Amino acid sequence: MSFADLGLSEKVLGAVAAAGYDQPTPIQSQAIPHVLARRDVLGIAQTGTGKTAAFVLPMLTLLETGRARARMPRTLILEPTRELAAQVVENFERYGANHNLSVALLIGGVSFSDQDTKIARGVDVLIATPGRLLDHIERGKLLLTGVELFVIDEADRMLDMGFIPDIERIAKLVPFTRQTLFFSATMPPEIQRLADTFLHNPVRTEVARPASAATTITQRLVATGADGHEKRESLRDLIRNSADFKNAIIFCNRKREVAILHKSLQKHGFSAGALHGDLDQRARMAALDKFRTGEIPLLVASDVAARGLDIPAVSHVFNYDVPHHAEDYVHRIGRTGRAGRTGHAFTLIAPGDEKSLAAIESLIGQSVEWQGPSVADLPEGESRPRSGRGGRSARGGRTERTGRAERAERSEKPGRGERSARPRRERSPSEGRSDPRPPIHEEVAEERPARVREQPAPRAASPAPQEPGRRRNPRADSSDDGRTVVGLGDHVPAFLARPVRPKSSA
DNA sequence: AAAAAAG
Repeated sequence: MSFADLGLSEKVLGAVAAAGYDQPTPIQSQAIPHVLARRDVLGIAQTGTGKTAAFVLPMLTLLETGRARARMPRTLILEPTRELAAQVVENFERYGANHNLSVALLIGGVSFSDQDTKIARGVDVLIATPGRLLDHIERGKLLLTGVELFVIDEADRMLDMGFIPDIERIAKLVPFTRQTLFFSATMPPEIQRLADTFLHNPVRTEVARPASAATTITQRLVATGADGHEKRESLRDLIRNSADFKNAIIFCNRKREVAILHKSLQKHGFSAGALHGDLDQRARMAALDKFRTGEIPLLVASDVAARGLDIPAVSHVFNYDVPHHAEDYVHRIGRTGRAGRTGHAFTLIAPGDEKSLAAIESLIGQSVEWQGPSVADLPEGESRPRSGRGGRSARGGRTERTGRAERAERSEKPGRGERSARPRRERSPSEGRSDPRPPIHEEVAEERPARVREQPAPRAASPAPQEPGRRRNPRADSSDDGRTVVGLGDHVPAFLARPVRPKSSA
C-alpha cells in the first residue's frame, strides 16, 4: 500500500514524496479514500498515529476544485489548544507546498486584526481554537455558511476542557450538508453522543495499536520529600544522573510551579525553557521552538504540553508532580519512547501522593518500579516532609534513601561531581555525545506519514525498514539505524491497548 | 485540587 493507491491528487503526492514519505499509516490508508469519497468519518486514534495527515492530505485534494469567498471559509478545523492548531497549519504548509491555498489560524493570544484581514480575503482552510473562532463570529466578521468540510479533532480532549458547548454552537452554524470528520482518542458516552449528532452515516475507522508495541518506556518512581526545595533537589539529582540523557520535558501540575521550577533550574545552571498557558503566545512558541531545535534541552511544562504536541522524541520525561488524573500520566510519558526508541519516565513521589499513584498503576495495569526505596520503605521520620533529613540534600552525599538499586545503577557511571555541569553541556552535540542517534532536530516527530527509505534497501526483506520521520532535510542522514518503524512511527505502550479496569475509583 | 481557552 502506498500513498499513490489512495486516490490523492498529483500535487499532494508530489508534496508527500518531497517530504520523504511513501507509506501511509493505518489511519491514513483507512480514512483517506473515504474522505475523498465525501463520506463522514469517525476516527478513533491516538495522536501520533498519523491522524493529522489523514485529514490534511485528502482535504488538500478536495480543495483543488472551487474557490474561497470573502469571510466564508471552505473548510474548518477545530483544535483544543493553540499549539495543536499551529501544528495543523504546519501540516498544510508542508503538504500543500504545490497548492496555492490560503490557510488561516484563528487562536487566542495573538493579534485579532491580522486574522481578520486574512479571513476578509477569503480562506480555503480555517484552523481554530473555539474561543477565538466564536469571537470572530460574534463580531460578525466570519460566516460559516460556506463550510463544506468540518473537522473536529481531539474531541475527548475538547470534552475534558469544557469545550463541548462551544463545539455544539459552532456546529449549528455550519451547513447541515457539510462533510464531517470527527477524531477522538477515546469514545466515552458523551463523545459518542456528540459523534451521533454531528456525523451522518459515518465510516468508523479505528486504528489497531501496533501489536508489537512492546513498552520502550522505562518507568521509575523516585521517593522524595513534599517540600519544594527537596523536590527540586531530587529532580536535579535525577537529571544529572540519568543515563542516555538528551533532553527532557518536566511536568508540573500548576503553572506557578512551572515558573518556580523553571527559575530554580536556571539558577542552578540548567538550560531550561518554560511552557504553560499563562505565558504569552510568543513565549509559548519560542520555548517550544527552542526545545524542538535542541537549543534548550529541558522544558518545564504544564499539561498543555502533555498531549498531541509534535515535539521531537525526548529521551526523558520527569513528572515533578504526580498528575491529578491518571490519564494525564499516560499522555505525559507518551512524550518519550516514541517510534520504537527507548525513553525514560521518572515520577517524583512525595508523601501524600500514594492515592494518585495507585490510580495510575490501576489505569496502566501494572505497578511501577521504584528507583531506590519507596516512600513506604523509608525509615521512620524520613518520609516526613520536614524531618530535616539532610541526606539527599547534602551535595554529593549518599544516604539510605539513595538505595541499593540506585547505587547499583550508578556504580557504572561517572561520579556525580563529574556530571554536575551536564545541563549546560547538553547543548553541544560534539561534547560527550557518544550517542549514535541523530541530533535532536532530526528526531522523529509525530503526526507524520512513514518516511521513504533513503538508500535502496536490499530487495529481499519483505516490508522495507522504515526510518522514523525526520524534521528536516531527509537527505542529510545516511546512518540508518535499521530500526523498523512501520507507518508513522509513534510508539503506543502496550498497556494502552488493554481495557481499563473500572475499579479503583473510590 | 489543575490546566486549557476569549479578554
